[in-house]
Amino acid sequence: MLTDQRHQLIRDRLAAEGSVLAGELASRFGVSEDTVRRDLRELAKAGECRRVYGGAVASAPFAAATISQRGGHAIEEKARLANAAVAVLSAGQSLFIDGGTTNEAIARAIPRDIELTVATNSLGVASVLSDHPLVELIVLGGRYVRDLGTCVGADTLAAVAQLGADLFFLGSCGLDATRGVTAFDSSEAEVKRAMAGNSAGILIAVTNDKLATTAPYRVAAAGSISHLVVEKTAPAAILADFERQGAQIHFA
Amino acid sequence: MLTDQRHQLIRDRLAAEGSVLAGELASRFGVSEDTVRRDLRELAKAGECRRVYGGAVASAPFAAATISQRGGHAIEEKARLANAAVAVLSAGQSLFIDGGTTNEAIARAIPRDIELTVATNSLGVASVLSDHPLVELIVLGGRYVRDLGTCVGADTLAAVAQLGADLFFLGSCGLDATRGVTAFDSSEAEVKRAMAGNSAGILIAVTNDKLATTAPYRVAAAGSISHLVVEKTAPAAILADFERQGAQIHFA
DNA sequence: GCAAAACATGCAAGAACGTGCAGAACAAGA
DNA sequence: TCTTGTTCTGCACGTTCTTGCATGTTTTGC
Repeated sequence: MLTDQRHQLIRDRLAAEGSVLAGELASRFGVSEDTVRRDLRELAKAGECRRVYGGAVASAPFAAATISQRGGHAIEEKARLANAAVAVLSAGQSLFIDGGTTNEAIARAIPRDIELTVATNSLGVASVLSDHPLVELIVLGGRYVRDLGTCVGADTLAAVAQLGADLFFLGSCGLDATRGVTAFDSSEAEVKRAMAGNSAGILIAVTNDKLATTAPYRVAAAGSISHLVVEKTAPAAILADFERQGAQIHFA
Repeated sequence: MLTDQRHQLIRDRLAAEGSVLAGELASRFGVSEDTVRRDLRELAKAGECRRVYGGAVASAPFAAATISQRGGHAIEEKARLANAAVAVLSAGQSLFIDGGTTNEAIARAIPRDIELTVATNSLGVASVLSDHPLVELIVLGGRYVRDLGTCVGADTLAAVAQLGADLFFLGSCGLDATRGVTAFDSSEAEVKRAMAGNSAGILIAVTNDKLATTAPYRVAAAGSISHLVVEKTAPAAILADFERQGAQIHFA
């Protein structure tokens, strides 16, 4: 049996059942467990599964499933948020848009007949806007981080530094009325800070589960948020805190 | 038995079973394993299968089938070119890849188990490589040009200037043995020139209709091409001109 | 805390591989 | 018919890859 065939069979089994056992595969293929372990190690290195004690579990499909479930459930809500968010746009504005699924939804919600200048470090947002005929698109390059779907690093910061925007669509992070906007990744936070610093206003669109959460890295003070787009069911008390600090609240 | 007959039988077997074993084919055809290995090597070079230890597995047809639904008729030929082009890659190399549908096909043909560093100004190439787990992806940002599908301009040039690559996959342009590589757009040519200047080698993959054509803006001399990937039916006279100037010819 | 299972690593044998070379088969031309 | 050149093929050689085993380490279950 070819090594490649073993790999493919393992892939199939992972896709079908979500997990495999090293010992079982060894007896099924008629090879030693060491060989199976080597196979699993290679597949794991290629990102096609995650190695666990005793075997391996599917990574990409499983992750995709959870994302699509999460996205699938909230996707309608995110589309509503996105429509409310793009309502604040006016023709001729320039925007920063960074990463996150909410921002991709916003990019999709941007009408095709509005003239805008958009700078983004998100491949997803760039792809969506790449065929909007009236959008002048500026891609903020740099080191691409798979988990974030965005570019970060010195090159990205340098590109941001040369630009200014009327509005910054700040995506997917922690949001708290006292700690302000926070992010989970240091490099990501750097870029967001740079964008925030070069923008006249900041817009954040969040689902309820993001309200009143925090992450390690500070991005911007709560007082610098100019537009906050939330679900209709968002807790009024929390919104009042943001409103008191100058944010304009928009209900989706 | 004729060589061509063997090739056809191997093709049939690949199509029917998805994989073949070198030893088994040798005894079936009554030839030495060396001869079978030679056959498989040629078929792999032509993109009709993928060589693995112990034999070969079918490669292109399935992927090409889904792609060709979306694209035109040249898609299949481009996939063959792409498979031949990625054959020159070795692990650990760093690449520049610019725009064009051929380069997107090449990006798709890059195997998922090879470690590479890739810098590209093409949104399409970046999207394809964004989920290759072992590819370190650097996005070369700048002003996005819809017609080209790439970023160009001062920002892009500055980003290219900070990088170097072992190989530059130069896409979609005019190609002539005396005028060298030429492009249709001034800004595009600038970026290509910068990439060419910072690369140790240049690879160009072209369909026959691009051979012996020219465009207004010069990109690189014919002598700077290190690898030229062409269709099997490419005119030998033209290829000889390039070969005389140092290019290594690869047939898809 | 202990034993068993699972694991990673190094190693050696064997299989598969690529390359260079020489002979055989074949076609083209004198 | 003979010569010449080309292509195909098999063999020899050194190299690379895979695999199973031995060894020592880590994890798990009790």
